[in-house]
Amino acid sequence: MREVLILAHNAAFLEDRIKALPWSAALTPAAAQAHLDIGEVRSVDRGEPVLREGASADFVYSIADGALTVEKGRSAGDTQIVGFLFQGDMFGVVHDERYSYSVRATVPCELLALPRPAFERICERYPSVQRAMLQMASNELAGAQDHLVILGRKSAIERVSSFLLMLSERNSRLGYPAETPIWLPMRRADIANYLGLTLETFSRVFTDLKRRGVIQAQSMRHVRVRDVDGLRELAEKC
Amino acid sequence: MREVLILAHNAAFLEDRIKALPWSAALTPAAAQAHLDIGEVRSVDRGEPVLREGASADFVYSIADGALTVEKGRSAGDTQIVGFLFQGDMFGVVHDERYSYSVRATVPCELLALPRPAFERICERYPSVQRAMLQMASNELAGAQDHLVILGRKSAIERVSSFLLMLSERNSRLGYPAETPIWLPMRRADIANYLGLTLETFSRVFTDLKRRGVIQAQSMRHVRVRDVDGLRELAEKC
DNA sequence: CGCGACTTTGATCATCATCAACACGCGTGG
DNA sequence: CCACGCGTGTTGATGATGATCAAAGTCGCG
Repeated sequence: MREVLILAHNAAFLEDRIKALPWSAALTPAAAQAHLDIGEVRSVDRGEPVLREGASADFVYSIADGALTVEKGRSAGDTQIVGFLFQGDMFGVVHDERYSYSVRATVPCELLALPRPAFERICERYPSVQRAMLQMASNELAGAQDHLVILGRKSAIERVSSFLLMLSERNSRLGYPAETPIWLPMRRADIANYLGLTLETFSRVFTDLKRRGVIQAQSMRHVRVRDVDGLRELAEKC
Repeated sequence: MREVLILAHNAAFLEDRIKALPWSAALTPAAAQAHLDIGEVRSVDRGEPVLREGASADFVYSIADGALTVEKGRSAGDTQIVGFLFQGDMFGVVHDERYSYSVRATVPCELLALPRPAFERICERYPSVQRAMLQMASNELAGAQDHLVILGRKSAIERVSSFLLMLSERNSRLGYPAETPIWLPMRRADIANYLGLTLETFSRVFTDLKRRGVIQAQSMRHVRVRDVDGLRELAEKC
């Protein structure tokens, strides 16, 4: 962790990360370089908000490093976390005038902020980027709907299992070996909130999963899935 | 209702409805006419599915008349309703290859089905339509996130109140006078499902709201909101 | 080593789900 | 036109799941 933090301030490292962003692939190298010039790198401390629901949507962001929460306000202090964002994700794209949610860093983050006008010029110029954006929108929507299923129809243990499974599948999608532990950069309270539970309930279910041997805690923020099929079983019906 | 049904089969009436669809405004009259020629009008009976989750996304639909549910499957027979659609809404737009949800008619519906290739040609040709689509995507996403807040953080009475408020605000947005009763074309079970409740709990809360005088049932499927502020109060915090 | 933030565990309680019976409305057929 | 029956909605009694309140235990960092 500390190592990553130090490296994040190394320009060459950051540039690599940025060039590895998914939509960069849709551009020519020259165009990608142009964005690096236009875009502004922004460092955000843990707990700090990046953008706020209702504010004018002036920038789109790409995550070079770190993890963030997407939250939707209710009355002050009482928000629902509607998603987590990790390295390589973008946010602030699918909006009109104003942001419809807030985004906050759960660990120190390195972001690339692109002014929206510049971003839109790029969209117009590169149809492949445009298409990638629509793709993103559809993914985001599908993700939100999966989340709705979790909140609407699942029991506590199903919710926690689904969540861990989701992160585990993300790991595989990124090509990490199956033993790679899941990284949980967010606090228990945030996970519980995301799952529509209290942190106590989450904690109880979590230790229950450990007792059953389905998962194994490496440390507070790292979990290994020992029995994916068992987890899938628990996530589906129970 | 019966009156509408008969009228719906009247070609002139249907054409009017279709021309009143929101994205038609983004087109020249000639172009709008072209769609009517390309598009296929489809009648769907109550309870019948229009499209199924996972099926190839070959058409986009506009609703000329009726009301439908959007559902997301879990194990067979157990689905979460993630939204309701009414006259003027579109669906099937924000997807890649395959639909990510199923859509089913709750009352007899008249739809305009547009083959996706034709639709995409229109998008390319009319930037205003393209922009309208992005707008739609962002609205849909914002709607899903509001729904997440309901399911994640609200009590039964808050959920029901929010739901009624939503429909009431839709009425105002469409320019109907404040006394216009809300139309609830869907069954109680569907509403309850949408709200993450059982139909019994919904029913109880609903009668409670009637007893309090916040709402007044005109008939089984029509409710008048007597006290919008009271409803808003109940929806927000409790 | 000690402090504060975060997490786990425990005991009790409220909300909502479940199971079950009853009522209503609507269409059909006598 | 009324009677019957089914689909749908309401109401009631009970119980389970998860929330709340409270206290003890860890982790990580100075």
